Order: sequence, then structure tokens, then C-alpha cells
Amino acid sequence: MAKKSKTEETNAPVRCDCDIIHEDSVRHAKADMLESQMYEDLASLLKHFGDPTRVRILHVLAKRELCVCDLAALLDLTKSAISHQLKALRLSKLIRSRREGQVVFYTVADDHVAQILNMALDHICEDK
Amino acid sequence: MAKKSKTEETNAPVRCDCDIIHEDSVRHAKADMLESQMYEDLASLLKHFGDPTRVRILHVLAKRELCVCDLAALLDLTKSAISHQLKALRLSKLIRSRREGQVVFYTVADDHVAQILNMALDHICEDK
DNA sequence: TCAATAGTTGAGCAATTGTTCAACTATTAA
DNA sequence: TTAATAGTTGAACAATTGCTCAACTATTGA
Repeated sequence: MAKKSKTEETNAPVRCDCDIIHEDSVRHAKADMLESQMYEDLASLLKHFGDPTRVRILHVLAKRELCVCDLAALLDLTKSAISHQLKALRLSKLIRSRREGQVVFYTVADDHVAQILNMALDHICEDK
Repeated sequence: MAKKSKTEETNAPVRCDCDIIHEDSVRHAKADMLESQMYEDLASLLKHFGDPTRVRILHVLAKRELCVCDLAALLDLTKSAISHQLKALRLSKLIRSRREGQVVFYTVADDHVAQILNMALDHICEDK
């Protein structure tokens, strides 16, 4: 029962099924961590980049404004499928919309989208 | 049956349940698109940033080297859960591992990880 | 007012996924 | 060799998710 030999005096987690090996590293890492909600926000923002359809949408909208029909034709999907994705992207403020009569145009909200995509492309093309 | 009025002569998709409204935009966008596999690769790379646990792992490993036990203690998860995530991250070359006796240390593979996280943090903190 | 088209939405389904559990391998020290 | 600990792995389960379908709203033109 050496489980708590070193974690007794700190407020260390209890879920881990092992000793804390490098106590200092863990303590410093914990001090450097962001608050929990920030990681939730980061994940739910970046989650949108983790689907091929949404990556396509973001990539094309980073270059030009397109309407729902255009995107549906371009990606070979129904308007419904596109619209669902656009709604999610809009709620995360990754894209903006603008209505012109019957037509709703979409484009990326800012330059972060393109920068994240370029960073990822760098990473992929780097090692081969 | 106006479905194919404008798409007949091009190799336009057939899945879309509407006309192509802005033919030029769609044609240019199609020319600018990457090859299909690239979007798959982008998505499967960036998918790792879309989970709170993995974002935490990447964020702490961007600052210092840690072993599986350290991470398990830090994030209050089992070694198994951590190890599964680390394997996925390693396969995508987002992190590297180094064994020292019984202990396996992990750290981020390059600076792209931190850059993507910072870009996303910018985006979150920007509008509030 | 009515028809046509663009776009949105909620329910439902199949596929994916994060975690747990149990059993396994790897390394070290006695 | 043996015990102890670090780490890995595959199966299984609950939860999430991307798409489809059908019905809906919004806008325009006749």
C-alpha cells in the first residue's frame, strides 16, 4: 500500500493507479495549467477542425465567400448536411454569415482559421 | 426538373439538391481545393485537438517532459487512459517518446503544437 | 396570394470515440 | 528467478457525432 507515500501531504489526485514519480515536474506542470474551462473551450473550438467535411468548408471559405448551395455542390452533400455544419461553425464564431435576399453567404470570421490550417499542413508535409 | 440546367456540361456533383447558384465561385473554389486525401489527413491530425484530455496532454507536454504516471496523476486519469491517448498522439507524430529504464517520457514533437494551441487561445480570448 | 427556391431544424440512425477493465510486456532490484 | 512497478493493449460499453429525411421558415417574383 505504497499508493499514497508521497501524495499524502499534497492535494494530489486519487484516481491515478500509481505513485507520482517526478513530484516536482508534476507540481510545476500543475501550476502552469490553464483553468479547466479553458481546456473545454479549446477542445470544443478545435473539434471543428477534426472532421473532413468541416475542414473542407473552412478551407474553401478561407479563400472566398460561398452560399449553402455552392458548398453543397462543391462538397457533394445535401444543403441540410452543409447547413448543420455551418451552424456549428457559426456558433463557434469560426465563420460569419450574410444574407442577400434568399441567399446566405458564408466566410471565415478571421485569419485564425487559415493560420491553424497552414500550421497543420506544415506539420503534415514536414515529415515524409 | 431544373436540377441539371447548369451542371450538365461540367463534371459537377449530383448529390446536391439544388442548382449551382454561383457557377464561377464554385469552379474557382474547386480549382483551389486540395486533393481529397489531404483533407482526410488534416482532419485526422487536428482531431486530436478536439478532446479536452488530449488538449491538456498536449498543453502540458508543450512545456515539459512527463512520464505516463505523471500525466495520469496530473489529469486524474488511469495510466491506461493516458497511454491510449499518448499512442494516438504519437502515431500522428504530435509527440515523441523516450524510454529511461522503466519510465517512458513524452514531449511534443515540434513547435506546431504550441502554435496551434496559441492560435486557438487567441481566437477564444478575442471575442468576449 | 401563390409558387418556386434557399436555407434551417429536429428526430433518428449508423459509425466513431473516450474511458474502463483485465491481462499483458518491459525493466529493475533483491 | 522472483517480486514490484511502469507502461501497453484489446475488448466492451456508453456517449458523441455526421448524415439523412421530412417538415419547416424566408425571400422573391409572377
